[in-house]
Amino acid sequence: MGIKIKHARKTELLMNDSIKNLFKEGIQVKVNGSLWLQAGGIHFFGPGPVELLERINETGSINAAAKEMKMSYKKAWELVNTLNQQMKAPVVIPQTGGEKGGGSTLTSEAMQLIQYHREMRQRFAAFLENETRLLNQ
Amino acid sequence: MGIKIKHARKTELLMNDSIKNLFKEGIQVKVNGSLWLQAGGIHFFGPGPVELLERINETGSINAAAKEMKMSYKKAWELVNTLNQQMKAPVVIPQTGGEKGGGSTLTSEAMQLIQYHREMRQRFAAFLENETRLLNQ
DNA sequence: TATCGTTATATATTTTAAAATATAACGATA
DNA sequence: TATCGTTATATTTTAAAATATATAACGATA
Repeated sequence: MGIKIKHARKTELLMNDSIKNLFKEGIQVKVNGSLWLQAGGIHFFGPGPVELLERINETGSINAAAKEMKMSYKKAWELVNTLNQQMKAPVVIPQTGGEKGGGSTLTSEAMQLIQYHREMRQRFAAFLENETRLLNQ
Repeated sequence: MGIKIKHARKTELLMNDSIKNLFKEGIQVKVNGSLWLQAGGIHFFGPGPVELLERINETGSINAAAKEMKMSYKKAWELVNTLNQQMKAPVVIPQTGGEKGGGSTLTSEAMQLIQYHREMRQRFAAFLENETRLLNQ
């Protein structure tokens, strides 16, 4: 068969104008993104779990933390459970029954994780701001 | 009512051991993430659309590009359409009918976008590698 | 020992997203 | 003018994810 190359002809990059000019005027374009830790291909510590841990620490309860985030208890518990299994030692210590029916507290390891994630998030925020600046310059 | 503070007692960060030691031994933890451009809260240029554009440029067809990515034509067309509407000028020029039934070609603006995204991805990859290094040090 | 709200778990339901299917219009070419 | 594969679009079907509901176990406290 004959070779038709009309549509195979590729467009190539020639000039290098400002990227900003490609977008419609008036709309503000920014670079955004998401970060997470993964082990063996599995995400296990993104923005959701971090916030959940922070709220568990504040409320003393998985249930209360989930409600604050409008997350189902089931999902919250699964996040906690997955996280506990990935770490050398549990980061959330649950107590079923007892005063107020029970509750959950964080270990110091959880606090270290949270703190580390905060610092990482700050560096990422700086990266994103720089990229947005580059985009709009 | 009386104030019960047992569960409200918050765990606080005391020492600052290596984060690496928090994870089970043997599992390799790395920092990963995703980047995209957004305008007015709408993601409109992430990894998916970029790859789609690259493949449209190579195949000359939205349909063929979608098949290569195992993406439905509908989704591919919607990505292209959204992208075209966000830009000052269309980045994909479709032709319905004609030789081989039609096809699509990229504008030079599309090529600039692709090139920009490649460079941004490289910077992001470096950022992620550095974060992974910090995590494991 | 009865009460309480929480943890832990299973199951059912709803919602959402994705994929599959169908069909018309299109225009260069033979 | 008939053919072709693509674009463009609507509709249906399927799959996945999220949510809702239900229930038992738990243990400090009154």
